[in-house]
Amino acid sequence: MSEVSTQVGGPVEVLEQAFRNAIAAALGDEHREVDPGIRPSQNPKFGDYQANFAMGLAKQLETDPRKLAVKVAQAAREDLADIAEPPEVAGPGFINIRLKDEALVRMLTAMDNDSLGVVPDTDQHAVVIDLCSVNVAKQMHVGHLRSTIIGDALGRIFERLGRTVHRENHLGDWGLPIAMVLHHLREAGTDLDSLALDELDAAYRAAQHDAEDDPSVMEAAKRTLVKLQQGDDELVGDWKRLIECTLKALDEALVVLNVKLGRENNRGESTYRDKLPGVVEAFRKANLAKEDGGAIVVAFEGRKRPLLIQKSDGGYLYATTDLAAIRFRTYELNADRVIYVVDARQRDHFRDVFDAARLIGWDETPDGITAQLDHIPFGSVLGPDKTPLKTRSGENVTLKSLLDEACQRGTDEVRRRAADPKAPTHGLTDDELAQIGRAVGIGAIKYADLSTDLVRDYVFDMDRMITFEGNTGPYLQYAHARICSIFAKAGVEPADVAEATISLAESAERRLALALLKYGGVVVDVARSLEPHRLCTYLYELADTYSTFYEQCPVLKAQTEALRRSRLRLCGLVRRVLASGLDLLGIDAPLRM
RNA sequence: GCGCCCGUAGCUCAGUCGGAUAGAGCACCGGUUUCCUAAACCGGUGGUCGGAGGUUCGAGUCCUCCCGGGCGCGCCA
Repeated sequence: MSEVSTQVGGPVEVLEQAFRNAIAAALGDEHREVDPGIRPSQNPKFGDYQANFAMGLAKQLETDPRKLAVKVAQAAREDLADIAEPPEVAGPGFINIRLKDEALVRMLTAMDNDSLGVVPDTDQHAVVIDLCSVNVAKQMHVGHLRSTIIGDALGRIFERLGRTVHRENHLGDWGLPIAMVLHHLREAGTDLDSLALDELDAAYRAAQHDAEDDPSVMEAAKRTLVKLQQGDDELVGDWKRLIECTLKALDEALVVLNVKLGRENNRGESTYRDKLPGVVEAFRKANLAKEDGGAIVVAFEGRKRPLLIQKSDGGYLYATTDLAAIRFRTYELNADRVIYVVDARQRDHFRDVFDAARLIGWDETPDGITAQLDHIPFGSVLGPDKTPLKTRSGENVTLKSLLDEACQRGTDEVRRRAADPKAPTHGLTDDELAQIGRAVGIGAIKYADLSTDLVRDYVFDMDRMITFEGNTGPYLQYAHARICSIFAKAGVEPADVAEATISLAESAERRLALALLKYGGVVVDVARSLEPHRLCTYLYELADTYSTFYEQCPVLKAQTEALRRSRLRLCGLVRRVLASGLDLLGIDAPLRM
């Protein structure tokens, strides 16, 4: 048994290790760090995997790529003997690798536990995810929905990798706009304890409007802000009641959305209010800030506009707050990765804030690691007319109305199918159907949000996202539920086939095995790239591969009992990877639908 | 005016740090099938990858310019 084949990990890890060894053996130890470029082959005639390093490396060494590839392939043969056929060199220097069935079976068996092949990250630092970030004086809208869904999914992915995740809801609960609406409500004598969210929203807009029209209103709002900042008891009490109004509505939305986010995650802008003078002071001391037209700014080389961190009237800005937050997150929370899930319009802002933090060294953890600061600039949600989603009356679509519609549409779908006497959901109670319907509707929205490149705008089309065909949430939920149904029909518990010997004689079985073995690598890749749509694409391909398998390979009517058990075990693995992957996306996988 | 992002099939989108003949789903056309199955299946039509140069053994992917669309541009957040 060679050194390589006893190691844990999927095919990519095993092949990478083997080729690193082979490159070092064939070309010298100084080339041990060369990336072997292991990729799944696009075309089955090129094997299961290929190693693509030879062309680039040959150029660097000014040698012939084919000869180099042959040399390394020869050196790899011994290490690969247990897991692959002898590698073949093709084209300009591709090395094609076909894995042995026994090796696939060994690796499948190794992943058949709670890990499903996901290898934990050894990094002990925390990950901070800045998400949701609702403004406490306004109605929540679809932008917050995206931020929350994406942030929660990323949080789940890092948690699966064993990382400590801090979901930070950086509430917009401070600053002049809050003071303006507070002033407005107090002037109007509104009862803040019975205030409803849409009243608050109306008041917010009225306050903005009044202040624009009348400078004296603006002055009064500014005085209110000063008093609030000074900790005036009565005002602070009203401020808290105002926040409570929004938080109650937020709580409800978060429950329906099924995200791991609650009041314990709230750390609004106001949290950092006492730190702001210190931020400006620190930048001045470090000689990184200067006065400019009465304001204090941080300038960047080669950039026209500086970052403003203090106004000429002495007030602070959201950049100041964000800098304080970064410092808290790296120093206090010990995060070496801070991820901001905030829409793309704030790109320039975060670029400047991150650069400022780097200039002063606040991107460092207490043990001296440089933290990675990432902004995920997601695109807008558009209506059918390709402009930002609005209602027919031109209002912004509220988060609540969107979630209500999703639940309704999901429930309609589930009810329609349950009407069929052959359907496993036939005869379920209304409550049960509604519960499944909610999972389908919310799953549809979340999947639509997560399944395309995040930076692109996307058109909100409930008809398309709710269908059971194509790359949709309901399709994956359905694929999962059907596998559950097979076990129910067989009268077999997954545990009954946990020890079954896996057979991969059929090509469809083999393709399914290769697809299953990719799961662990995909999860790691998504954590690295912060692109959840890669997980979606993977799950869809897995479901598609499974569909072909199920079409071509009889499971319950397999020719032998051993084959039946083998295929049931494969079904069980697919079911668990689908459920696991959907869970990482924050999507429920009902047993029936 | 300056800056950033996006542009792939009729539509919605993938495309791995530059790798072999650019892929799915929907729609459309043709065929097969009534099954272990709660999704039918197989095949086909459809592309100057916005355009033009460049780098490279190799470019949808990297560089430059242009076109089109979106967004942003110090004392709001």
